[in-house]
Amino acid sequence: MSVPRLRFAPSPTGYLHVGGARTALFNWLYARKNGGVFLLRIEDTDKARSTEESTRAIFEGLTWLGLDWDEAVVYQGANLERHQADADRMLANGTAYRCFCTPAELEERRRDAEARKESFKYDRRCDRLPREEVERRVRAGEPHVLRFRVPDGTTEWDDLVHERIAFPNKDIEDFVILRSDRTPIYNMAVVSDDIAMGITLVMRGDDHISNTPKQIMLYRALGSELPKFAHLPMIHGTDGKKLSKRHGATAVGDYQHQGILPGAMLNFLALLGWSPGGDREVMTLDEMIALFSEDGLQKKAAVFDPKKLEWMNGQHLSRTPAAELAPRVTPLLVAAGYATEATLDSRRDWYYALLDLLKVRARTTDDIVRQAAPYFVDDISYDPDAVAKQWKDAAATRDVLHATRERLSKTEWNAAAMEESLRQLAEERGIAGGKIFQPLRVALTGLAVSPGIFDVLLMLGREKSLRRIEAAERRLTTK
RNA sequence: GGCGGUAUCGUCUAGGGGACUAGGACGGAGCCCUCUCAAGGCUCAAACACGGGUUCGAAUCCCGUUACCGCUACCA
Repeated sequence: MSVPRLRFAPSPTGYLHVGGARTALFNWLYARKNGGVFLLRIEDTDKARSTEESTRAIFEGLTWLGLDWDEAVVYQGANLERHQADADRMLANGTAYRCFCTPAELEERRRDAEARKESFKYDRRCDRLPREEVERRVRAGEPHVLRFRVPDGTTEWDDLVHERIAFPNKDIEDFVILRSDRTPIYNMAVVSDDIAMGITLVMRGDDHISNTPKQIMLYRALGSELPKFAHLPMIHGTDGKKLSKRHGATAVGDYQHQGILPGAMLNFLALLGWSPGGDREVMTLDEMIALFSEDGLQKKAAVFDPKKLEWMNGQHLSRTPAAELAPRVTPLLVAAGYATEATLDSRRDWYYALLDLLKVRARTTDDIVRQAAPYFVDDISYDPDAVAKQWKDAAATRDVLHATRERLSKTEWNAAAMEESLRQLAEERGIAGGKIFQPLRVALTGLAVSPGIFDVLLMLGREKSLRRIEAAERRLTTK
């Protein structure tokens, strides 16, 4: 068997959409799993809507996700001459013909049909024009398009996702393949390019199912071997409609900026329309490659659930070693003004330990940054709710904090010793440990939520910890 | 309207004739653990769209209905 060749072919008219990313992922997984080749083609033939910025966004999105392509990027717009040559070849071999009907005329006939409640289909009138008239009008420079002459019969194929899909050809009109300005129509350009690129498996969204019979006919008219087809289900928003801006973030870049890890995004996307079978859910990219099979592809559209994405991200965050996490979190800490790359580098062990503490209780890298503040800034800000709840009785709290500081200042700075010391204090005072730990947490972090209190003490260090408790005492005095 | 596609908990899904009292996960409710929050463990609520067949037996196969989605351009 020859090497499978697949492609992802987005049009650069926006950002990399999660649906597009999912299509790219499945193509990529199939290629990686089966020793195939994954290609990228930018479908920039619609000059009015295509932008360079969008093209860049697609590259950036795919790169961030880690979906690398194997050969030079193909720009559809650069292949105009071949598209025209292929269309002309069909004119020459009799599978296409010239049509002089103007858009205005067609529009009028369409409206008439609609008024009569009939479905409009091109009536092939130009295919019945006498040869001499066609030649005369061509010589006269009359604008015309090239239409494909749809043969009788049925066009069908065995889809890798669905089973057999069949279209009666009588329902397909003689569609345009080359406009009057000699630019190709979508289906023409796609088939010409897919043939030129040697694509053996076309895997795309199932909104293309009705394009497929047309494309199959073009392959045949051009005398080319058919690729296999796989039509993936759509991704919908929570209201069951096609995912769009109304549903919030739809660009993969949005999720990148929300602190989602590429591995989690990929894992989540993979499960939208594919299942490895059984209960398997959290997977690395390598595991997905190993498990990937077209048998697990789903036919039904899937709803994009941001909640599950966040959970998935939390799972990946917890499993990612600090050393791997650091490159993603460091820029965020720097941007937040908490540290410089150099200072983090000089305290690498401490930094990694902190990441290990924070990652398990975070769902996004942004969560990590939010929780990291107390370990970097000098003047922590006190969360009003935390203060209200844990420092209710100012005098008593001050007293407890003072005693705590006394103890800690005389205690060896390790978790076991500090815990023993503070538990002893609690016992002496006849209170629960929490009655000490909770106010202490607020004093140290300003927050009601943090890693275990002794981890916090350790991360902060003796000096900083004692200073913060003292500051808290002062604050409680003035109150 | 025509053509095509799809149909299991709210959501992602397992399931491919008997192992189904329909399993897992997210989300929800509760409990445990516990210095808080996560994580983890346990429990609960929650689904085979409907109607006909086929079969000893149907979530699973067939047909119809319904609903939803897509396409129906000199857009991609």
